[in-house]
Amino acid sequence: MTIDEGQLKVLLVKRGQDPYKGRWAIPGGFVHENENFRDAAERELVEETAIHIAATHLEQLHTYGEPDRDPRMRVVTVGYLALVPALEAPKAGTNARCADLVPVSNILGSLLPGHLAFDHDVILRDAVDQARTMLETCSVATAFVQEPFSLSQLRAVYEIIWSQRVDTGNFRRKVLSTPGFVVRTGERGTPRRGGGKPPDLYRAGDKVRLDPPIRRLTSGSPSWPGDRKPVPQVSGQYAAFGRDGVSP
Amino acid sequence: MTIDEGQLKVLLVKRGQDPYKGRWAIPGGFVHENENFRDAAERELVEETAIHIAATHLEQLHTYGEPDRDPRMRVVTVGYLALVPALEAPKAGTNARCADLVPVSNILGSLLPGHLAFDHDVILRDAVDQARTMLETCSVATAFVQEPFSLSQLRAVYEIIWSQRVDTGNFRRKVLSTPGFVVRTGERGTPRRGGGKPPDLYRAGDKVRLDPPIRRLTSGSPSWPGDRKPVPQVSGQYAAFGRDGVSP
DNA sequence: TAAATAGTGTCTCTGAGACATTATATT
DNA sequence: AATATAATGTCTCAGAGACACTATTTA
Repeated sequence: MTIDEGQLKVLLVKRGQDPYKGRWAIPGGFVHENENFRDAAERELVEETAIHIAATHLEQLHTYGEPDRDPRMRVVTVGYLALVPALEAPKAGTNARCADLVPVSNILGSLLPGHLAFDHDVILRDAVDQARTMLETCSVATAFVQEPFSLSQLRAVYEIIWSQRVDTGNFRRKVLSTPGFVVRTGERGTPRRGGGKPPDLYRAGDKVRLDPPIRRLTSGSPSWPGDRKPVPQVSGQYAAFGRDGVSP
Repeated sequence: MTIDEGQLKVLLVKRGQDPYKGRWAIPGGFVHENENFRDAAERELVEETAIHIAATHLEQLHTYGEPDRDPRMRVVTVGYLALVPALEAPKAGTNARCADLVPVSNILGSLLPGHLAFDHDVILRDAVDQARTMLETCSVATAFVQEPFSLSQLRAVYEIIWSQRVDTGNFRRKVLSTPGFVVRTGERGTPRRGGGKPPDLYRAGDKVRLDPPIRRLTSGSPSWPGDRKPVPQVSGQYAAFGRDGVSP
């Protein structure tokens, strides 16, 4: 997942073979012998996107094992979620299959299931839920922005992923009063066109537990339909090519 | 996991075969063809303990797949955590292998790893962490007590799993002010010997999110070494026999 | 200058922490 | 009566929500 053009997006691949030929799917592949899951996830991510792994938050989420989830044979998927900052010009992958960043709202927004191949709708929904919860209790939001970043950029991560407005002052107070969340660089950024005070810049601190958590409105529906302005500094079209995911 | 004799205990089986012959292990087995993970976990639980599944909270935790975790071959374990109330006299299993409830502190208390077979120390530690966190943010504590229960019993669940004192009044206020956490039956329990006011009794409500969460002292070490008095009503020796876990 | 954005301050209110107090039982 | 436990009340304080205000840039 990444934040691009003010939206939460997922990297998906378009399947080139049956089953689900032509449908979007979460990239993945088979774990090698003598390879652990995390290494496998990193390897697949590199193959698909050539993303620089060092700056990536990668985490195991959930394992999917319904017997009929792949019509060909029984396949078990261990789902991993990677949080990556929006990159300007990621290198293309080595393979011929089409991969692209797709807005999450395009897929989960419609209530009809079956947009993605296999049970990947469910997986994606779980991943988004997980990301939302993680922002509440831990300082992972920094994984979505490139360093150095302003607090407005960091706040935008919360607003986009939660689909909720977050108060400037309160957010600032919380972040800065949490030891280790961010580290001030001393630099100041350049204001956006249209004007504005140049923001203080920060780097990510340690991965820290937020206690008490940052609360979001628990209301089921987003309080804030679609009047989002684009997010500062977080922009740039993103497309990559990688090989088709072989397995669900 | 269950709470028994005022302690958090795990059901473990003693391995009858190499590798790790004679060591305690988390019960488990292979998933059948055309069986999903949850059903497999329930089946294994029944085989080991004959526990009545209906009252059981069962949840997938994490998946372990290091290539060398089983010396015989590569085996992937999808870990499930079951929270069950202490039962008075569970039926014995069908198999000859020894199974028993072991206090978690006996295993994780000592800092030396390698008490359990395979990487089960790690799995157990993850499970306990997960249980601790779940109590903070959701109303699962009710899964540990038999209905109807008093608020003191419910509070004891928190105290035992967190190894921390929890204030009577504040706990009460929080639980009762959370809609759906517990439902009052109208009955009153009998006081314990030694005297006391008969407590109001409750049943578990819906599984509800605690927002804001119940906070525990985030300090790493338990604030409260070992001066625990036994827990009210939650008692009764527990032993069961089941077949040896075939796989890690 | 107006507009836009970043940073700061302040008032209030919720809810948790830390008690004290009352109620109802056993011994 | 002494003791034990359950239930209730109360004072205080940390921290979030809401919002106003100041600072510094571009157009």
